[in-house]
Amino acid sequence: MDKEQGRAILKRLKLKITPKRLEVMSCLGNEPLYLSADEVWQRIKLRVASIGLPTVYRILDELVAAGVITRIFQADRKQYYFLCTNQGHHHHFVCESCRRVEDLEQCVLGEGALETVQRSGGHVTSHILQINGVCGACSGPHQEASCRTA
Amino acid sequence: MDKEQGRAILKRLKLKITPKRLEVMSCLGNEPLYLSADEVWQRIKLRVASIGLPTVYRILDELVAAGVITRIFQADRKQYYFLCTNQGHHHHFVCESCRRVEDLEQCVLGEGALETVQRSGGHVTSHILQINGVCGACSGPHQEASCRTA
DNA sequence: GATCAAATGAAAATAATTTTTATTTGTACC
DNA sequence: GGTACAAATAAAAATTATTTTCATTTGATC
Repeated sequence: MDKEQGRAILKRLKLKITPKRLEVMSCLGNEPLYLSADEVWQRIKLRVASIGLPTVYRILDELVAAGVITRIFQADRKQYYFLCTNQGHHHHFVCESCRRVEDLEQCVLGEGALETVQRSGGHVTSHILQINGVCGACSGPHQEASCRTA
Repeated sequence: MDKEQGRAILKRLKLKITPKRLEVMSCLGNEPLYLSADEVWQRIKLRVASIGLPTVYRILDELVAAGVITRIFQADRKQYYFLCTNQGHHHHFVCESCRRVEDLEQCVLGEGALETVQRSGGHVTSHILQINGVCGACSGPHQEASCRTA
């Protein structure tokens, strides 16, 4: 993700094109791992003169609301974020070892679930689907170099 | 869920059978809605002489780790909990309006996702799947009585 | 370039959650 | 039923993530 792509996204969302927003998008967009708000902040601080953590939170919230970035769910009760350029509806595989996020080609949500809900008169508005595991690189014989202990 | 069922669960988990643990299980087990740790605490305080919020958190953590209760994911960055007696692998439909949680009969996770991961040498350890929407009661013509504004 | 709403910084506040340590309580064993 | 000991809990304080507030700055539009 380069600045031009970031600009285009902000323009589409009718958000002002500011250096901070471009940096947050660039940071997440060039990172194959999911990051916390604090981690995004730490990385951006090195490149942008001055940016506050609340601004990072605000930008992340906007981008999540707009569907540009995705929340990653972890048991540690912190929020994590990931940006992927794949714009179609899809879900993610998340490596427990190295934090890498990979796209799953298709939405694996079957018909059964939706039918059950609809039969009882309700309707579905969204769903959360995240596959956790250990990626190929971390499972392999030489995993020492690429892994971190969570 | 009655006390006997709670006792059996704790015995199976090799946890001591204490009044607080039984109350937490009874509270969540007789509640068709998901609750926050604080909400569980508020309800239990009325029935148990003295219980601290940290104890509620500890018990909830134990029960989540043991797979007895499930976390419900919400955008408000708080943790919610739900206990269902259905012990098989399954997932939930969560009503955005009334907080009701309903079991989905089958796991709707298809083969596609797992194959993708396995092809690249990784393996899957767990998955998160939650369907959000509005339940039949809250969608119906007389929804006023049963709904709450989130 | 001027205008104005939107965006941001900085500091403080909030709220959820966790840690610590002393005390209490179940359980296993007698 | 009584005892010993590990496990569980209370209470208070600490920690940490996140949000709010308000004054200031900045980007978009004209």
